[in-house]
Amino acid sequence: MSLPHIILGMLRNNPKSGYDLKKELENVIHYFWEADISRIYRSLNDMKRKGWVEFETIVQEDSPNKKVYSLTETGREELKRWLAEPGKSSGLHDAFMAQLHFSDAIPPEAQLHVMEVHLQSLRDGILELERRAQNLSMPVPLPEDALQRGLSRAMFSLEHGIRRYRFEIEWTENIIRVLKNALSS
Amino acid sequence: MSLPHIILGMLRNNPKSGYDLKKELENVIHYFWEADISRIYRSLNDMKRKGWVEFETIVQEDSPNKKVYSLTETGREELKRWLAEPGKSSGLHDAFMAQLHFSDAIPPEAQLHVMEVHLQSLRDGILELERRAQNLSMPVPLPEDALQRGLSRAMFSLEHGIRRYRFEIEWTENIIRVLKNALSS
DNA sequence: CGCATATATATGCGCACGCATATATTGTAT
DNA sequence: ATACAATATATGCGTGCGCATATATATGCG
Repeated sequence: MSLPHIILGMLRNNPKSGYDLKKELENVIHYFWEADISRIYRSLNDMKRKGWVEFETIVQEDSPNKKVYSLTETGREELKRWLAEPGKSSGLHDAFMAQLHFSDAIPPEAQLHVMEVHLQSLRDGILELERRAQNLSMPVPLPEDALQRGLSRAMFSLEHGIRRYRFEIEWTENIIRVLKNALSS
Repeated sequence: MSLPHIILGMLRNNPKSGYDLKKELENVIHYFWEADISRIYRSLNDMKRKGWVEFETIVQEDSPNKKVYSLTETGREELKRWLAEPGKSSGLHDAFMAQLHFSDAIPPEAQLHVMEVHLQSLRDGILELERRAQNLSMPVPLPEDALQRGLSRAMFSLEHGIRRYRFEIEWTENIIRVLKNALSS
């Protein structure tokens, strides 16, 4: 499970070029999966070799030619196999928590600075997601009958992103308060 | 930033053997940083080469000899440099969110199964952290004067782990309700 | 004696990745 | 005319990592 499976997912409904995938990765997918752009083209080649995708070269006049990839039957089966497979959480690596855990090795003021920069980046992050939710007219939190109202399951990940940010922001604000509390006493 | 920095953190207060580090990684650190055990010994060698740590071979009678590692001045400075450096979030890879995002490619029943297994693993996860918090007599949530009461900043990461699990459990329970809602209508 | 477990350290192997950079075409702005 | 941005694809390089496995000592159990 890695980028190739994410790409299978992005190709599930319609064929796309590597450049289309790049934009979707930057605009949508990166809420839950970060990846280097250059890996897309390498992954597509690997997937071609495995028989998961095939491509058609499209000649364009207004921009350079492109390869438009689509799923093969094998690719679609691999996608379904992966999606239906429970568990397999990917390795947790939370650098901010690591810094906090060992922070008794630096002065509280230095740690406070790290936390405040972190908080600001959380606030920047949530803004982007909220803007996107607004564009999609997506209510947060989602109502219980979200699916009956025609909202897609793909929106759940965005909703999760926003609520996750809210949690992290509240938690970080609280810890900053606790640290400041100790500094001023 | 990777395992070597985590190891610097673990060695910040007292010298430890690779085996000690392995146990601490399994029992404590893995709440926010997962890593393969075999990497510890390789990392220690790398760190030795960089001059971040040095070791003393301890001859034991009741068990095999061991190498006890401690920070050099260079190592301690690198630790402080890393701890005081804001930002640099490590790549987000949320496999469950990815599965959810693309789940329109499988029947809702199959996705429901994935979610229920995920929920169970969240419930198992939080139990372990709560047991540990209880052993440390650590209140969750932490009171505003936690630091004055002698609780260490290292406990913040554990508290975060528990509250994060609570958030994820509530969120997942809610999404399962939304999916079931749509299935039965 | 034979076997399992805990302590302790280490290597082979291949994969996936990120960063930097190359290359080419077409459209747009100055 | 010239520079810049967008479109489009690709490679070199090094690193970090996970999985499986090797090796050795000491203790405990039946």
